[in-house]
Amino acid sequence: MPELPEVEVVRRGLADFTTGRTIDAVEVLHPRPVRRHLAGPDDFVALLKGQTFAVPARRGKYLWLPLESGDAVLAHLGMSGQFRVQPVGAPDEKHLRVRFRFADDGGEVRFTDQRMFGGLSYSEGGAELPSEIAHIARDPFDPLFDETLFVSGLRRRKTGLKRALLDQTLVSGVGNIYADEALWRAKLHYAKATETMKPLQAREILGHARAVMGEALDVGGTSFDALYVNVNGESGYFERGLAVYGQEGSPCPRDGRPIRREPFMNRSSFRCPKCQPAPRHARW
DNA sequence: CCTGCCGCCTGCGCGC
DNA sequence: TGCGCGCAGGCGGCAG
Repeated sequence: MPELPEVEVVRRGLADFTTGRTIDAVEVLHPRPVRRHLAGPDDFVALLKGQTFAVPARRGKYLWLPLESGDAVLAHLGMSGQFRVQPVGAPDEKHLRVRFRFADDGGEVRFTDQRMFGGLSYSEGGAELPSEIAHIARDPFDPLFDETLFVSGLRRRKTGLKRALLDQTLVSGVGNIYADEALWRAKLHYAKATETMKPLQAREILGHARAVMGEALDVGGTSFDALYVNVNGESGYFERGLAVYGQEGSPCPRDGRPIRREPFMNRSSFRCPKCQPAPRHARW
């Protein structure tokens, strides 16, 4: 469940099921998702036994489950990670990687991940903010997000606008979908050279990114398939709100021209050829 | 310092 | 049917 709205949906779901609960046992079914815990899966398991969760937190696409001890479980969903809440005894999911059982008689929390780009780690002293993600910028929903810092940082770069939007050290939470949607709303091309961005333009694209992610969050995020669902396995409804992402050949909602898909950073970018024309100063 | 490329994984749909 | 290919909401590490 990759971008900010989808991760926030997961955070809220987890808040209902983990806050105040004490871990009885953790089971690691595949070592890869805990690879960032250098002491190994057994140590990860041992550290967590008996600990109690506080309210889950998030920055950009990272989320963490603070523990009352002051440490935290840091999580990233990668491309295909999910947290799911299940009754004890429910059949294991095919891609179940880590299971959390609790000391009460409630259900368990499961981390599943098909591709295993995501994972969990134990962050010592990370309850407030895990040091592992100190390099991640605040996201646009953070009350302490610094717009001036974003504007100056963006204009100082020598790269293309979409690359900059995807750079989690400049602004976090934006991924391929919401970058394309924000660019469309701003009528800007993904290759526009960042150093040619006017301060007002920079504020505008940020505003669009914040707005589109907010609208997506309001309807539970974007779910193209079963890989992107909330902790109860339910899909979000923002797919119908997408103007360009995944809409190759469909008419631009503004001017009716067919949306184009173009290769970009080993993935795809979607744009309207009319209202998002190639810029004079381009950086790819 | 900065920017950009590659590798990490599994599975699905497509064309041959 | 089978096989290879391209593609998928991400990021860290490293080369230049």
